[in-house]
Amino acid sequence: MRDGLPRNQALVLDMLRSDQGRALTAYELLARLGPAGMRGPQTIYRALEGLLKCGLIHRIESLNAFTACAHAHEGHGYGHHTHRPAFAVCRNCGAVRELDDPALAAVLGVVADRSGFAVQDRVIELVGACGACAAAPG
Amino acid sequence: MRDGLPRNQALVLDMLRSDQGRALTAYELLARLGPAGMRGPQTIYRALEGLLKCGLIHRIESLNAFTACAHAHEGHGYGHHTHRPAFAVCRNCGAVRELDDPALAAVLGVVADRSGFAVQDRVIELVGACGACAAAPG
DNA sequence: GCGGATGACGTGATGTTATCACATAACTGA
DNA sequence: TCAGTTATGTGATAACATCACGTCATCCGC
Repeated sequence: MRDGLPRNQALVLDMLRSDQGRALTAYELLARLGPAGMRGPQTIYRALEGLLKCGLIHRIESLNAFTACAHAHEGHGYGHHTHRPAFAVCRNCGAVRELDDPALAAVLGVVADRSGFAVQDRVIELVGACGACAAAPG
Repeated sequence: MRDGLPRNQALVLDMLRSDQGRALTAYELLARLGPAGMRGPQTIYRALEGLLKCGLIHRIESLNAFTACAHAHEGHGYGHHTHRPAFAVCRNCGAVRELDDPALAAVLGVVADRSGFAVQDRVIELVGACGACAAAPG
């Protein structure tokens, strides 16, 4: 069990890492990991839940898809400090990039405080065209 | 046709406004507006699409639900300046509040520029407990 | 007024995303 | 060994969203 993770979590994590910089839906994962023995959505969703909980992957709400955390290194495993970065998502090519900006984090903290909400989770996604796709003809 | 909107858009908008400060899913709208003659999901989704396009409602990605824009006043109608504010979403009671913060908007602009992405849409949601729910026992 | 273009709507089928419910197996520690 | 917990298998179902095709009304140029 790689990284000390349960088998299914390891399978899903490896698949997502092999698509670094992209996001896969649960059913795309299911299709790709069917041959490895994952037979139903439940199996995938359970693995995803575990990986989300320990911060090894992130959910992209605007795509209903999942991407490997760009900062989770080998050996962090359980107990890894979970961050919730912002993402830039390209509508054209599907590229997903983490945006870690201290100023953004700071402002979000202030906004959250002022809002009177006890913030438990953040969804910060910038959706558009990545540099390459914006420059491309068409 | 209230506000010069097509009938179905007007029905959906009125329903969402009657739940100001909350969000409703497409199927909740369908259930409530069935008696008014809206029979299928398509009918609802078409109305939602039109309302989103002219900025009279917003989609809350983390809920797969929709909420009336807090700033769209009577008479704005088509051509209304569409903003995409941030939202605070209470997991407990379902409250949805728009957060319009100039500093946040400014930082997002900078982050977007630096990212090299041509940003077409933003999803900014703070999910947690509203003041009342955070204070409540249990 | 005819005819085409457009926009709104009705409706059944289908596609996609996510969860429930219940059974079985595997690991862990007294 | 046995109980408690965690992980998994699997079929059914729920929730969210779109496709495809047809109809009807309005508008506009001729």
